[in-house]
Amino acid sequence: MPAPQLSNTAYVILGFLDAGPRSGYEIKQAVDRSTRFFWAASYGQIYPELKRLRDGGLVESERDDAGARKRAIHRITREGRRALRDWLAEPAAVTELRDEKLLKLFFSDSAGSGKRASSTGASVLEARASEHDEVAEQLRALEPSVIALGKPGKLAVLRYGIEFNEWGARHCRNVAGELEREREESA
Amino acid sequence: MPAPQLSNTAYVILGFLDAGPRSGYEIKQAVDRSTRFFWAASYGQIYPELKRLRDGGLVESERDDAGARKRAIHRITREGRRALRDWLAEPAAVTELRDEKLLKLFFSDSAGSGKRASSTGASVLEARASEHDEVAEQLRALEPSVIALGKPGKLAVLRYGIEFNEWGARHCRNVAGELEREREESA
DNA sequence: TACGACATGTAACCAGTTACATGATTTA
DNA sequence: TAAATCATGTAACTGGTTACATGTCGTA
Repeated sequence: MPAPQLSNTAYVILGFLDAGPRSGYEIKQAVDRSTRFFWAASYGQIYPELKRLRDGGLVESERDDAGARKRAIHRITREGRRALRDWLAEPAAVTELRDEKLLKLFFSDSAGSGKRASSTGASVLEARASEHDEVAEQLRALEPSVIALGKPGKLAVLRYGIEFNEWGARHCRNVAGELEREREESA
Repeated sequence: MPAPQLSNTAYVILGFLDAGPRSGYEIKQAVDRSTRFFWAASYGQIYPELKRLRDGGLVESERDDAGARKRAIHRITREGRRALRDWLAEPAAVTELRDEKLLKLFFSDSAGSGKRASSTGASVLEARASEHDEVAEQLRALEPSVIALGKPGKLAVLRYGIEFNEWGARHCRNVAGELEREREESA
């Protein structure tokens, strides 16, 4: 039978389970430490998704009440592994962005007078720069452990994130500066 | 009364209407020529959203059956303008990404043997590089008309898009090259 | 003993896409 | 005359978040 088409979040779960059996809670922790920078997932997605994967035979679950706490641990099956590999081999969909800060910057021209507009634009750019800084810092903190892992894909994603955010912070501050100068000149 | 909280797409509509009255169809065209690179919108969103804005008094609509085709044109009200300005003054939400290609790159380590994994990773990076190239090209094509507009916010967004995509294409090809070399060395 | 972390799940809601449905007008 | 473009809308669905509900265990 053809695999029922899965959401990307289902593949995130399969991806983490491919590295070893885990509880739903642990999957969520793994997401929060890694993919959340480019693919977040909430419990409200993970648990129902785990159930669907189980129903589809891509994951097996067993109770683990031996430890201090009772929980279920989930294990990827051969079909699950096949589904993961097939998904990896398929080309990814076109990347769609939804960036509220760019939206505000785009419409900042409507914020009022020329001076008001350019200061609105500059403050959006400054907010974006700070955000880029913060994310870059969080990602840099992860670098040593990811290097230690020795997983080239994971390191490549991390580097993309770090360098993108460093570029973004620089770029936004440059453009914000230009906008400020324009405002001063027109004053 | 406090404005009922609006979706970002509602503000996109208000933003375009702030530049002059338009039909729903024309709003969709405007989106497709500009914001779609960072905020897309479908008819299935635009028309119901226009109705909500009308119900909330932020937009007024009138029939325009004078032209060749019958249509409704929508006009932003004073309250609509106020809502737009208030939204612009508020800080934007934290930017959330959902990037399927980064997800595949992240899990490419699970694609099979070391060689299979790094070639999967490299092909995802090549796909991402091509995508960056294409978007950069589309954005560069818009540059002259946006410069002519003389709207600094719109130009700032465009430059962000162009330079980000140029950076992205370069970066992805560099990293893909490194991955390929690693694979050759380990062969 | 209370707080934080572990642990699992559901229900209501929200934003958005896709497919469907309809029909007029312009252009090749 | 057929196809593209103009034009408006709805319904079904999807993927996701948030809030709720419940309970345990370790520790300060």
